[in-house]
Amino acid sequence: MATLKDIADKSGLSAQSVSRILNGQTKNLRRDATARAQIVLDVARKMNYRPNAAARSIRSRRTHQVGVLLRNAPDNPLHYTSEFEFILGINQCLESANYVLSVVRMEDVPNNSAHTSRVFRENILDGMIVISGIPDATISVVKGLMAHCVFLDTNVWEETNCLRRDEVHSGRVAAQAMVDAGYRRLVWACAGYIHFSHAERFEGIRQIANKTGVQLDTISLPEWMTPIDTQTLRSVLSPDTAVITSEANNAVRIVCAASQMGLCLGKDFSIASCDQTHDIHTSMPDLSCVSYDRLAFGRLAGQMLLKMLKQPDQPCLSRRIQSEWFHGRSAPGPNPIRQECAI
Amino acid sequence: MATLKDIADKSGLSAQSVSRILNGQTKNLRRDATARAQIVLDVARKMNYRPNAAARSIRSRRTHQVGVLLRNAPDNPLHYTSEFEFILGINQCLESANYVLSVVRMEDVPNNSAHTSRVFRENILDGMIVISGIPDATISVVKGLMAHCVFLDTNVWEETNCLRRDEVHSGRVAAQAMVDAGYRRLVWACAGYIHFSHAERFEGIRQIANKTGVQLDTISLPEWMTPIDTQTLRSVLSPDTAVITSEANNAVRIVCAASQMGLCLGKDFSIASCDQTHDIHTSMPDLSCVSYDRLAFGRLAGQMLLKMLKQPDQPCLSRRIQSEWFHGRSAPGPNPIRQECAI
DNA sequence: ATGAAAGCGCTAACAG
DNA sequence: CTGTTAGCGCTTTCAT
Repeated sequence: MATLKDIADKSGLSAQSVSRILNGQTKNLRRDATARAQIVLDVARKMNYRPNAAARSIRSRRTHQVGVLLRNAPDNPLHYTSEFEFILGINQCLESANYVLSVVRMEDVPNNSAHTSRVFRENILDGMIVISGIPDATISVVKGLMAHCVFLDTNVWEETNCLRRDEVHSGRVAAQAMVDAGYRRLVWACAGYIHFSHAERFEGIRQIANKTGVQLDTISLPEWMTPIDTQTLRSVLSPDTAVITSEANNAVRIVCAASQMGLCLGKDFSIASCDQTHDIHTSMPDLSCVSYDRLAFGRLAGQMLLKMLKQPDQPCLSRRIQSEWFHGRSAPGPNPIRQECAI
Repeated sequence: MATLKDIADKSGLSAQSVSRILNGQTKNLRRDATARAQIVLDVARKMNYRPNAAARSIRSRRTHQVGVLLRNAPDNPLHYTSEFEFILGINQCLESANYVLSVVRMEDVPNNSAHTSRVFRENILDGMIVISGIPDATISVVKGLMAHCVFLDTNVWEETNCLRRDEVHSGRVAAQAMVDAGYRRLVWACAGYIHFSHAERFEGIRQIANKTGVQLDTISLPEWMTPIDTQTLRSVLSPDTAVITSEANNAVRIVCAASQMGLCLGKDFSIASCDQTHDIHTSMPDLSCVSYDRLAFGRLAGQMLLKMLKQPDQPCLSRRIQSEWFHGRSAPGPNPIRQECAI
């Protein structure tokens, strides 16, 4: 743990000079100065010098660290794996701007300080990106604690600082694709989530169903690892019906369950999803879905936060972004020949 | 951003006393002192005081921050989603010990400082947990840069500081379960990864195949989103064969591909996995597999690091842990009646 | 171009 | 029990 002073002693200069040299604040040096600078650089490298970030931040009044807040309660330990894609995207953006990203899990409202991350009890972060379904009560606490927040894909929607996908649009796109493929019956399959996206997606599907006059039914999927009820599933899956799931993992879940029931994808039933994750895309590259590049969204959120930190007085307008249809092979259309085969 | 001094001025005490009161270093107070302490606490709360972590760490010579290093190269942006489970487990452990966890992505060897996280260029972290398949060259650089490292599920295996699953055992367990179920032919399905676990798992399966005399074949799966070759798959899937995948997502991949080929799980083919993730478990709760609680492993890694930080002189012995068989319904046995149905 | 001094926020060590 | 002093590592004045 060499310090500036160590290097100064070794190279016969003062700490400030060493600091200046190492920070490159030396434009046009005279020849002898250049030589000395080189010595300092060598000494620093030899001593394995790295500046102390704490000392720096105490002066600059910036920690150059931001947090990402995610929900990881005991009742819900891991489900939102898609959060990881956001995190990687955020980090891609922030790391290249020399920021460090810390993960903050949220189990409870941070009133109960004992069970709360230190980032809420001390000044550690310059800002925070909130993702996933954090409860409203928690949100307001976080807002009070963090001067600069970006809300990415959360239930919070205000004029500024929020970033969301247009999920009504996602629902419309998926439903329209199914109608275009010739399906006359849609089934909305969703678990009882509290995330805004699910209601919006269903609304989009409803709009298309109303407009085109196709039938729209609903099944609700059990949460977590509860197996899907076989009877319910059998009553819904048919060659001329397109099941639309809110999330991609539920599409996989249905395909696997159906497979065990002797029903095959594209022949006995069809499926599409309003959402997609990279992981599911590797497992089921053929899934027709409204694609969702969370990596890109994460980067965008990072840029929003950086802008806020750079210009704290400028309001940063919220953005709602539309995503596109990915045409897979999981809903090839209600082919009558296929129907015969299935009987 | 109130400071100690602000509170001291407001409450008529010195910064030092305020510090002591806020840090609870006041055992048996006289009555008048207790009253004053209460005032200070009130003032602090009113002023929304939070200590400056940088100033603290500059004194204590500890940042109380650790990093988790993961591979997230452009050619491999998101695949190892299972890393997220590790991260959450690590964070569960560290957060409760008042440590902050930062995410560090690794794209290149940190010789090229321009593309490297700031955590390698400044003193920010007390230690680091390395997960996933970081290249050897990078590992040695990281070791030089970080005084305290724990290697979790990496290719690094040394006497100390490493944590791994016994993957040979995983292979044996999966293969034995398939043999016990009555299968006379096993097929090892794996993509060409460079992670140690895949070779070890195959070794375990080979051992059981040798011992029991069952046939063992191999197919290699394409990486990423390249579709699995239909012909290859059809030649391998049969009612009396158990496919064993190295990773759970490849099991799902095969089930989905097979479904589109008109082949049903448990009837036309059987499958098991040497590995499992929480996410896949929600998608396919019936998958027979060697279960892997990455959350618990992450917590364990966190504990290892905390121990190292607390007792830097004591060596922390590496640990290799065995996991157990989860009996799902994806490999019910080569039922001859089922075989007839399939023909 | 370089150095001396001061100070960021906090706490250990001492003195009162 | 409280206040003063000093110093952690660094950078920003301001002289030289």
